[in-house]
Amino acid sequence: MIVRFGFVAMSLELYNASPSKTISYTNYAKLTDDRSRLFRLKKLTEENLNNTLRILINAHANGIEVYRITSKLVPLSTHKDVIDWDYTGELSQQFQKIKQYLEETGIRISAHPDHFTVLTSQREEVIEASIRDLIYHDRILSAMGKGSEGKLVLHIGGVYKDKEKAIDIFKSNFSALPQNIKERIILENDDKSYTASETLKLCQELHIPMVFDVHHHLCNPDGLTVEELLGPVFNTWENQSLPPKIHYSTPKSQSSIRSHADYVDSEAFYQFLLKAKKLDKNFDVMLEAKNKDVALLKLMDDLKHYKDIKFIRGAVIEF
DNA sequence: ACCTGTCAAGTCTGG
DNA sequence: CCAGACTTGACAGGT
Repeated sequence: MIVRFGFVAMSLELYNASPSKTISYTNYAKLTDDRSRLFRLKKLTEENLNNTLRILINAHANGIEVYRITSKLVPLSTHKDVIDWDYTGELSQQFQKIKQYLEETGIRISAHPDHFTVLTSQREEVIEASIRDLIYHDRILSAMGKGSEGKLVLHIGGVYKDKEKAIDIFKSNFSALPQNIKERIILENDDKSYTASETLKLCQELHIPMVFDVHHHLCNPDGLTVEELLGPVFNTWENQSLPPKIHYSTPKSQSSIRSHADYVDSEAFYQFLLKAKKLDKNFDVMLEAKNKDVALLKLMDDLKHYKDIKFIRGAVIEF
């Protein structure tokens, strides 16, 4: 099986390469006129896109083929009281460059709207804001040349003391989404509320792929083993053009088990690989270590001690 | 140049 | 019913 590795949002190898430069709403509102506001938003977005390309180029140089773009590419993009500007049109050159580079290198990208996007909420304004956020992410992925293979990872959301009801609300909100957005959404088990088997059940019902987060499963177990879950999780990807995706990280410590450690424990990861090997299916691993690409490269280095792992490229292995 | 409190957004818990 | 935690990189204001 082939396993590819990726990292999230920013590179710690590169100097001054944040793709998430921003401005606070307070300071945005302090600017004197719309022209300077727009100028500022455009400037920041342009820098973020340039840095995204730098990160992609560096990832490619390291043999990394999987990457999660930041949700903060366009500052204040879905804020209600901020100018609605055509960022994909005005910065089409920058988007075009990224699109071309992704085509050239075959790097897989995805996005993970943060926890303010909640499809279980009963509050109308929360759903509206969530939809705005999904549309924003869809616009970005489309401008980067991605069709339905450019995925948006979501958690199921809140529980509000009644999981069944919350899941029903999720279903009805999900079914009302535009088709192109539905096709992008994939669901991930979280570390507190919705376990892997609960998430899997919903994914099976809605025919959407599931991302299995190994760390979250450790924090929020459901009695099922990784081996038991992995087969059915991978099956949710059956009709997809890209292989299943796994999230992996190591707990920071015994006492703060839910936080991400700086690096990934390679022995624990190897044990996970052994379990996945039984299915013998290709998949991608998104590492969520604090040290980002540096942690990814360190893991690759550590894995070289295991003689049964064959390295194809920097962060692509055969096992 | 460096340090620290604050930030658009939601939910949950505890007081 | 409200404040604070959660979590996290980056801004912004102060030193």
